[in-house]
Amino acid sequence: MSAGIVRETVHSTLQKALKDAKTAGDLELTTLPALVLDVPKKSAWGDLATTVAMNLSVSERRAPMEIAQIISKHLLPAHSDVLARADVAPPGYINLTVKRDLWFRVLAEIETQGEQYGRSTLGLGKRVLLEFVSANPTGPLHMGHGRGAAVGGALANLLRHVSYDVSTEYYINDAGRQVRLMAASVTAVNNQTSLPEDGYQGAYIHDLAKQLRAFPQPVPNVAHWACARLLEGIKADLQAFNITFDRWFSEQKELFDSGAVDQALNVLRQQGYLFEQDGALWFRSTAFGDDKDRVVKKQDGEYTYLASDIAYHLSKLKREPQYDLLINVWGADHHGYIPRMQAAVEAFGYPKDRLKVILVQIVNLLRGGQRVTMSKRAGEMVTVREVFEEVGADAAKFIFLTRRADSQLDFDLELAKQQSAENPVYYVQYAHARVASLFRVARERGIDVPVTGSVDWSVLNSPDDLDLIKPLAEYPALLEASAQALEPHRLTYYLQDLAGRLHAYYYKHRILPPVLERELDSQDHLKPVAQEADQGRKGEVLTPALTAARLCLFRVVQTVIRNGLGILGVTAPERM
RNA sequence: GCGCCUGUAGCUCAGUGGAUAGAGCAUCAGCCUCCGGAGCUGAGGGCCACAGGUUCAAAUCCUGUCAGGCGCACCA
Repeated sequence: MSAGIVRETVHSTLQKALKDAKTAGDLELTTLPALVLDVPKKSAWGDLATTVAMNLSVSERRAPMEIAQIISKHLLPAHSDVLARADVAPPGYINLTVKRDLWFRVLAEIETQGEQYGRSTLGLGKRVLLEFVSANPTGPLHMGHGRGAAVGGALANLLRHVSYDVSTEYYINDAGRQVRLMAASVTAVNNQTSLPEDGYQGAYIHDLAKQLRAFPQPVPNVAHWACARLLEGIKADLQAFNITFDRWFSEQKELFDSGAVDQALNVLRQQGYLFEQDGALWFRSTAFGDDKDRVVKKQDGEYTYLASDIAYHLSKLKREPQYDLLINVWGADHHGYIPRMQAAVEAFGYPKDRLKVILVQIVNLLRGGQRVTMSKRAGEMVTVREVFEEVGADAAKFIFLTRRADSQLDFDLELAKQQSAENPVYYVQYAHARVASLFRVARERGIDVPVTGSVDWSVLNSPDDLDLIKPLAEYPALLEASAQALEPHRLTYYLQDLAGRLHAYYYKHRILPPVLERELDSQDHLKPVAQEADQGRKGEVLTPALTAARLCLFRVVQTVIRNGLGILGVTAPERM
């Protein structure tokens, strides 16, 4: 695990203090509690705080404040190289202030680890199968699919970043009624007959009809052919979105043609969870807490969607080596399916939490605050492709990730295109580009961006410096927490905050010495003005050492922004 | 009717049982001789839907009520 160097150091320091307190007989500590470190809400309360004294109060049968005093007594003297202060605050907090040098070690660590910074061993040895998008090949991807793609893609990156072994998969519903309906709709257009009931409409159906008419060879199976065309489009869209899948799983080929559906149902039958009634075949999902039993094979002999989904999940469960966790990203309107799918997982003998479902809520498309109306019935859907073309994949992804997945999202096309601070993606990308720009200017003037080893950090002695450094130290812990909660949106919030801190610092402090006279020195570099004349804002004197340290600080901030954007699947531009 | 989700600043939303609940937008008031103003600073704004309960401690957990969304097919 890596929760970052500061947290780990403080954690082990705290652990040792508790042990010392026990050895000294000051505390009983029959059980060692989990040591949780929180970042206090106010910086005046220190850098990290623990509530362990309050948690111990019952088992120690003492007042929390008293316990906090004891712990802090053992905390300070022996470990003065880590902590500057350990304050006790009512009703029993221990507020820890970290020595400045420890913060500076974070900067060196980021530089050393580069794009590896933030990795941890949290998920080491654990295999995860992440299924997402899985849109039916009956039409182009719409906004909801786009959001699912953004969430799934970011989640895959995030989990991999903390060492989970992640496989991504797209389930292609290329069998069954919907596909037949779509094909029938295409045929109806070509035959100029009326659409089937619940048939598909929209421009793409007419496009397909036209393509079909122009197809050089006769097409024996329109459904198969149309699915393939639509799947090509879906794949192209996802490629434009830079979302990749390790496996495309075909319902038709891998479940029906292979006989896997029958096999899966046979397993259920052997376990006694299958029964016949009213001429249909049922899965006894109520045995596992579902509201009602579910039909898997209809009176007409056709399998339901659930039957293939059961078979699909059995296939996922049985893969070798086994997955420790199956994650499905579903549209929120499918939430009613969770109990029956988990019932199937249990029926197959696995714990039901082997399957976790992330529900993605709908996206309301706006333009300049006005709702863009869509009618699914008439086939008037705004496709993800249209949105990418209008606002770009970066903006789309970032905005999709600005809310919790299960919270509805307003997506404003005008805002997404806007290149201002109101658009969160530009705000964050701009922070990255701004550092890149600063380095370009530095290079022009012959000022090197130094490596951390050669920097005198002690010049970074203002609270503003720590405001920028502290979130960098929190980054690994943030990734772990986001991964554990399966919530990539936390990272977007983090990045907005970090970018904001960079912008504020940049505005407040000068990094490079200003050039007052546009003179060139002997090496054709712009000549910096004399130091004495160089008064920055707030009367700050900018020394070369300060320039060096701040450049270095900015570079590691840039690294973290780039890493974070990378996990979200968003590019980190050098200029904008 | 039953189930799931959601009620947090004017709006959109963060907030893994811990301190005086935060951000962006909007509103108002400020900030460009100099590294990208695509930016920054400040102010106002809250019975965390409501009522009980658990706990040393609740926006967070439990129960109920109210409001909104979604689902309740031998559709997917």
